[in-house]
Amino acid sequence: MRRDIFQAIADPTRRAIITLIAIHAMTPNAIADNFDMTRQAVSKHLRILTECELVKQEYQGREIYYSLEIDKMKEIDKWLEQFRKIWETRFSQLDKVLSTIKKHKK
Amino acid sequence: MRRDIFQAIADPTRRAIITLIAIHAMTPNAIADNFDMTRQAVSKHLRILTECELVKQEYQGREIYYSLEIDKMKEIDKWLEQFRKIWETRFSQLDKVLSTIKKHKK
DNA sequence: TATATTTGCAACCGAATAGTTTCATAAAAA
DNA sequence: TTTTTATGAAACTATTCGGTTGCAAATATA
Repeated sequence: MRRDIFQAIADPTRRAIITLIAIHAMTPNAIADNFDMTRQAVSKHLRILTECELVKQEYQGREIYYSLEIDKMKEIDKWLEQFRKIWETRFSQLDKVLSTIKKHKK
Repeated sequence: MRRDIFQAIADPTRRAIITLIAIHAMTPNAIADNFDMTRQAVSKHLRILTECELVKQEYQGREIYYSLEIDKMKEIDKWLEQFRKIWETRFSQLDKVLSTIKKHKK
């Protein structure tokens, strides 16, 4: 199964997991406590997040701590870059229009 | 069908469509020319993009011009904000460490 | 008017998705 | 040692997804 970061964040549960573990590492059981579904279902989401390297595991006895691989999140930011350029250009164009109106009022 | 922007950008074809029409509005036929699938398949993607308001239509005779609703893209940026805070903090911490090393070298 | 073009929609299909229940394994605690 | 706890994996299921083909409607052109 080819995993992709955009596919990973498509699911609302996975987005919530990402937000949860962004602050500090958590075990699967602790994560699952926050959702209205079985521990196994959450475990499957964690597997998907791990497969696309959005999440890393740290073994501690029989417990596994999951935490966010923040650098991977930058890939989304990188994709957004092209559109950010567009909306910033449009904003500056609007800015120009506004200052032109101001000048005319003067 | 509840449509969501994160689900919309999960598909690679839809991401490519978004990039295509970001520059200028295009008709479904013109868009479909860029992909190795039927016009109808592309049309379905356009419907999904329209449903979640990522794309707007402009009727011109029997042709329909599709263009990107750039403001909607900002929603992704908004969600990323929380993580950007984290990676910027980590970066500034790294920065501190580096400047400390520099000082010690002096 | 007759024909061609642009488009969306419906029906269908195989694969993927997101959940479930059940089971296996390894570590910790009794 | 026996039992409890933490975890992942496998098998199953209903639903969704992403594509297809075929059709209908509206506009443009001959």
